[in-house]
Amino acid sequence: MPPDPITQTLARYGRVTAARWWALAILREAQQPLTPDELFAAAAAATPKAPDRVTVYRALDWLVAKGLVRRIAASDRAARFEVASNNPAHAHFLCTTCGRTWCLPPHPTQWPPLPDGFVAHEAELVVRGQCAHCH
Amino acid sequence: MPPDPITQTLARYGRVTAARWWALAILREAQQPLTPDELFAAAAAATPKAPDRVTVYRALDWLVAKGLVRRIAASDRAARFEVASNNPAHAHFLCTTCGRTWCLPPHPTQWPPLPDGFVAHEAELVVRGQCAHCH
DNA sequence: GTCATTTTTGCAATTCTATTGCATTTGCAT
DNA sequence: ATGCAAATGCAATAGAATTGCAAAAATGAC
Ligand SMILES: [Mn+2]
Ligand SMILES: [Mn+2]
Ligand SMILES: [Zn+2]
Ligand SMILES: [Zn+2]
Repeated sequence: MPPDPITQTLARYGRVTAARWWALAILREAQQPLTPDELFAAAAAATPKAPDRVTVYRALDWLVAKGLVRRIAASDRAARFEVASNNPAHAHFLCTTCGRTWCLPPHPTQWPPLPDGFVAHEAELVVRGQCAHCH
Repeated sequence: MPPDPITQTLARYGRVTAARWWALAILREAQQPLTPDELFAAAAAATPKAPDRVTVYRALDWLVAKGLVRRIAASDRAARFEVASNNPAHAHFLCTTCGRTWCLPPHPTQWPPLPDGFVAHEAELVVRGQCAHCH
């Protein structure tokens, strides 16, 4: 029996563990970026032996380090995560009423000029306002 | 004796208190956005009867609500604040090595198109990388 | 200035999110 | 199957912010 696609992907970068498998599987299905807590809850709902909260954090850190997942700082207290592969960088919309985070369609973002000697690595654009549901 | 400019500004929006006065005075002098903790430390260094930490948080919330100060979500855990009056919105640079936050020169940023029914209120652009000092 | 009313403050306790230390378990190359 | 590095669970800890409430301070009316 051949390994499933998630296992295949993980194996290309290192050890395949249950926590990493569930994190990537859940993020792949997610319609919007998830907080570690939301991801933990989804895992707990999906399997009786879901990983510990701490393990979810560590799995996410690992997935980010491998470039499989991206971290969104957005704004409120908790970080959010989404799959990075086959998913070009894009801006996000944070509804200040319901708190939900939405992905915006990829759009060429023009970075401002940097002072001499500064080197940019990545940029993040967050738009705040009200979503269609809350407006 | 006429009130100083900071007192004048505060009085236009509500009560003038020591915490608000120090918060605005310190932010006006700051060369970069400050965290509540940095602001608290600066106040403690400036006066023997500096406000409590909690009061600093509340003063900042009030200043933001009045539009005198703006909150920057940047990325690391702590929020940062800078004066908003006579200071057009602009992007920020977060050095991933030293953790410092720098203001970038104002630059026209085009927002990505929003889905139907979404209403934008503000946008925040954070560039991450290495500053001239750390590069 | 004094008083009355409303707002703000300080302090302690609490919440929320994330990180660390360490003994135990697991993945996987051999 | 075995060995060992890597990952996990659990409890403790850290960091940032918020909340409740009695005491103190700011303003406006007299
Ligand atoms: Mn997204
Ligand atoms: Mn700035
Ligand atoms: Zn909403
Ligand atoms: Zn730096």
